[in-house]
Amino acid sequence: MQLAKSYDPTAVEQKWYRVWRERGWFRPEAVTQPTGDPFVMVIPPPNVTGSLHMGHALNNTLQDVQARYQRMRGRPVLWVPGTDHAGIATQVVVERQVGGAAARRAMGREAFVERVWSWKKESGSTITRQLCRLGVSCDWSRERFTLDEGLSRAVREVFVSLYEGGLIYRGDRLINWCVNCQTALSDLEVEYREQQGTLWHIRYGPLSVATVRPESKLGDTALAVHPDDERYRALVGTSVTFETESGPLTLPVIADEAVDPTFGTGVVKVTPAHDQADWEMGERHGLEVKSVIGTDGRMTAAAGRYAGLDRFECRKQIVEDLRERGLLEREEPYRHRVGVCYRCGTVIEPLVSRQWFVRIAPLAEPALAAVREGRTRFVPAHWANTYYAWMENIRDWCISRQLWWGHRIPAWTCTTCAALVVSRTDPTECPNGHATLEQDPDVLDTWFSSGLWPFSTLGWPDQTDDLRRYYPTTLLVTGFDIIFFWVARMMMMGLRFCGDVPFRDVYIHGLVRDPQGQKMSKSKGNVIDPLAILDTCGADALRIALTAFAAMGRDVKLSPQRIEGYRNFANKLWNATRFVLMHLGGAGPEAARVADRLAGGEWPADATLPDRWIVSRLERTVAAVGEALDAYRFNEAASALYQFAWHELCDWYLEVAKPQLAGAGAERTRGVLLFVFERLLRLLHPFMPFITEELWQVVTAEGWRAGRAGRFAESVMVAPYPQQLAALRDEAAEADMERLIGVVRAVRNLRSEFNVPPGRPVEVRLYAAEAALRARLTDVLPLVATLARAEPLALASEPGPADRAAVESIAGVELIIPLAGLIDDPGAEVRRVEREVEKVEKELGGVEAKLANRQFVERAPEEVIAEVEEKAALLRERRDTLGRSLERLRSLGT
RNA sequence: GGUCGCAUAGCUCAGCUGGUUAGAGCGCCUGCCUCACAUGCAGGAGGCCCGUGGUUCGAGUCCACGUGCGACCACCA
Repeated sequence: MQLAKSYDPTAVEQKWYRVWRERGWFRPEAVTQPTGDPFVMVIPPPNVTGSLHMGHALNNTLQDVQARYQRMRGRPVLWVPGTDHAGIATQVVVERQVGGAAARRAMGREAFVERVWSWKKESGSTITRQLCRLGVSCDWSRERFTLDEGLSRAVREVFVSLYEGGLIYRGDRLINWCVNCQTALSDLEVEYREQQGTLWHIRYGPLSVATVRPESKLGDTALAVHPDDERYRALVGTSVTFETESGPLTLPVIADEAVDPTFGTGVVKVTPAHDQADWEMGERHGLEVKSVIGTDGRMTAAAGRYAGLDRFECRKQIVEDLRERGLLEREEPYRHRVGVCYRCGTVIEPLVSRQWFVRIAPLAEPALAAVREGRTRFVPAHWANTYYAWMENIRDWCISRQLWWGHRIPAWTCTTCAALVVSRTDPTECPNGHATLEQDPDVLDTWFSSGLWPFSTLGWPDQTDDLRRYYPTTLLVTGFDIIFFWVARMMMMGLRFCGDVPFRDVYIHGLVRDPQGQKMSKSKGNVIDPLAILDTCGADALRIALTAFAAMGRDVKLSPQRIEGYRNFANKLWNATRFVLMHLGGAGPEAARVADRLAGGEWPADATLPDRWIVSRLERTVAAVGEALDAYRFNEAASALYQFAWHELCDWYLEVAKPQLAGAGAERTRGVLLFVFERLLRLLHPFMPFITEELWQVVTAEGWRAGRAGRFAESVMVAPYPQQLAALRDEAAEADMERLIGVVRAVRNLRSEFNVPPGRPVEVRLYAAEAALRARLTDVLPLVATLARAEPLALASEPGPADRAAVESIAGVELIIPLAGLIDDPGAEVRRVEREVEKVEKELGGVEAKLANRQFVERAPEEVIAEVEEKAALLRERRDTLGRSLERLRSLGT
């Protein structure tokens, strides 16, 4: 079988994704003999009309790594995919298509919603198709959409149930209003931006008040001071009358803890209708609520002669009027934070409006307890603190939105008798028998339905098999930016309606940023489009790049260059496998037998040192990867694999294999290669599913040409994940190979330093004092010749008198290269070695001081002392060797 | 104002429970088209591990304080 010279992802990716999906392997039912509990995740549903960005790519890659890993370990894996209707985001997009808000209103509700649905049908599969390109192994047969019939039923059940339980209420309260989007927003949907403003000091009769929003003074219904503020104590409880821009006004003076006596004058004007803090003060003191700004952002009739003015126009006008009347005492530039709409950036107007709210405290309490008791675990753990802090101070959740796209609120008002009906099914008449019901025009906050996602997708409120089998889910993978929006709400809803937490583990990953750590944004122009990367580098490269950078608790800083490194890795794997396949041509059944024996934990009798080394290193990697994945240390797993595959397998073993394949051990070497590659491809599969599948198919087919059937699964994705074969660990082989590598490196190093032409062999002599070591290494000496293009004569017990010019000493092996013919500039070399001697002596000084330390010798564990002693010995040996080299070099120079 | 995170090579970062010579990728320099791979191979330069103090036989790793970044939360008008 011939492979192309370099890896071309496109064809491979399409082919295998289709096969996996058609065989039904993404479904948990595909595992017929489970070896563990089900492993369940729900996807954080992307916006249905969205397009894949790097955040999605990271999030879904990490989930898929776990899904594929757990599946290969024999667990039934259910990963539920789906999309979110994303109320406001989607409505805005479609509204733009039809020509703006006015055009939308002209269309009417029904026609517009119809239009959104057709847009959803048209483009709703874009994001899921893009996810497929990443290779995600979701169970598409269970795909859900938050506006599906089933999920809508869940939403309605939850709403009505909470209403009946007194946890949902309707009320006139101060909410965050976006003048542009024309809807109420929850506290979470308000972002705060630092802004340069002005602080105006305005005269209120005997008092002076500072404000950044003079227009709101039209809605003032009190003045407030701190109860302990001596300056104003006499005024508390009285009323003050004073001149304003629009004539005389009388306001009560109240005392409230919320006032900071050290800020400004210590007097606050209280505008309950347009400020959160003032609203709360108003509640405490029973103040009048006077709304002066309307939902259109213009001043209401209550604003008197300012009525009809835009809020910011009004601000200017009032300031001018105050100045004219001498009521403006002072104005100073002032930096402060302004609340803006998270969607459109328009300054939020707090105003009083009739909205629906969820009473949150009774829901938050069990959700807090569940995390405190460890029933749900945050990874990394410190995110639990963020969660606590928010949940402990959470305010009631405003859930109604003045939009058309979303779950309609299941509440009806009778136009005849004003009765309110909240119902699971659409009612036809009110309790008083009037058939004049009108449904509340508002829809629910998008996050209301997302909060039900872990169980609504499993069929709730019906007690389905899926719900019984797969709830609570095992793992949720998401970004910290939606801990409040989403994770917290799922916790509350899951506990309330299913009696258990929605997930056991929550893995919180970082944000994808550019190389400078900036958030990726279109306006900054630093966005890396995952789709472009998929085209140029392939899904596997993107996946393992993201995985390798996903260190726990860190943001992922990504650049195209860094992904290229992993594209190269994919190509490296491709070519390494190509090399193996080229040598399988002449393989007989013996190679497969060797591989099978190794798979059973048995060494072939004639295994060489490098054979034992690479297998032992592989098993070490198997253990490391498994441990890392179990602990969600994705980057460690990816790095271990990268390091092993490239810098051990390709750099060293494949080079060693070349001579072995040409000699008597060819069949055994083929067997080792088969074993190692087949196993490595399985190990890598969760990270790089496509290329591993393609290569694994070829390797198993070629390697086990006879009798592959039954020996392997149909596909690497349903093959078992490697478990460490402890019998194949060989510490001694690892240590000896280290020596060999050290010797080869030393020779190469010297060749390079002395500019020895590549074609010219170097004469090398090796000495090892220890007899056993000599015996072990003698067999592999020819390798030194091949790998370093050296001519080793033998491995002697000690250098002869003429050879006292050793230049390297590696763990008991001394390396001598006669320098006479190699050195052009002995002076420079002398200086280099002198520097080296200096370094070694400095280090030796430190180690010897340590050994002279009584406390260390008495208290440190024996192994540690032994290690240090061994190190001292090595350093001494090296110092002596270098000394001899120096002597010799100096004699050359003269 | 509160809480949390981060500070290690030119850049971006690993370094888990303290214990051999602090690692990787990219970038840079040198030499190689060596029969799997130039998306490659070999070699090299480059680090008071932010500062101060403490715990310890031993600190990049633990503790305290400081400095500098970053994030989140909060009703300072």
